[in-house]
Amino acid sequence: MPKKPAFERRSACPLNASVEMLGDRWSLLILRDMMVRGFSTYNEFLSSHEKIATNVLADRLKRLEESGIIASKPDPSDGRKLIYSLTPKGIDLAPVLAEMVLWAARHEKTGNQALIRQLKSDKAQVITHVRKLWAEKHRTA
Amino acid sequence: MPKKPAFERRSACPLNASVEMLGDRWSLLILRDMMVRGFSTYNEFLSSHEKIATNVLADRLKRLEESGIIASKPDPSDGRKLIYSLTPKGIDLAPVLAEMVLWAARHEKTGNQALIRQLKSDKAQVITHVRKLWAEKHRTA
DNA sequence: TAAATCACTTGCGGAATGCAAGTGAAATAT
DNA sequence: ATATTTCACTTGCATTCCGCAAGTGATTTA
Repeated sequence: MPKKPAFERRSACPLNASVEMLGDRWSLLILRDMMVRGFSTYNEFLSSHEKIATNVLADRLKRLEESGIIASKPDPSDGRKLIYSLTPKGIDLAPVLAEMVLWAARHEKTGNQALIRQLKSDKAQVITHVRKLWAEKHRTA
Repeated sequence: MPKKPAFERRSACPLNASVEMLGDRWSLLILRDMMVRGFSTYNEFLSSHEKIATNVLADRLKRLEESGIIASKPDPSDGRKLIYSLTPKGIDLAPVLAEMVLWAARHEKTGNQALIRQLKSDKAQVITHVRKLWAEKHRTA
């Protein structure tokens, strides 16, 4: 018998797939912290300015991992810690994040003007930078 | 006295602003229906394959309008109908939607291969097309 | 050996969601 | 003119999700 999928999407639309994986108030912020701030542990994510609740953070990390967007492995130098990292699928979200940042910067009053200036002047280069950064992390990790 | 803002963002981060306006399971799908399917009324949105609940749809339309992403006006030829349209701010979300569609298409099994092929071959042109379509709608509306 | 730190889990009240049914105004059919 | 249908919503209710505070067990540091 053919194996049934573990869950059903509401539709086959690719945008719906994205929304089901990322459409909530926290997932993209966690990915932002990984991409632009280089965060990789539970406590680092907790320290972010938006103050995610501990149970919600645990849940989002689990979901992102189940979606194949991030991966986790124990820290070899500290058995209590887990190191979360972006998978290639997660790194591939850089253009989505970049466009969302640029859109908000265009239409809302926001901070982080440094990043915005960088994105405006060369979006492609910023994205390449994220890719390189995480390629290195994977090698040394 | 300086007027207090009607609500507070969790942070000044531009990505957080985007997530607060669009980070839920329905808002982006409504915008997709407007952009790629040309939908403009409550019943059209209801007819979408993902089956949004009526109260949630009413709430999301209200929020999107409050955020300045869409606008509404009564249909001159039918007093019961409201016609929803994308504002320039809303049209400006086309690159965000495009990147989300491309990401999902790259990493998930999805439908709507026609749109994906179009986006892959010329993303900029598809976005220009959306702009032109809605510029016309605004003129004739 | 005791205290801190790590990544969580649990319990609880309130908010958001999904579903079914209802509402009132305007349009259409008879 | 009246009845029915269509339109954009509201309302009520059960379930799920969320934020917050507190606790847990494993590991590490003092």
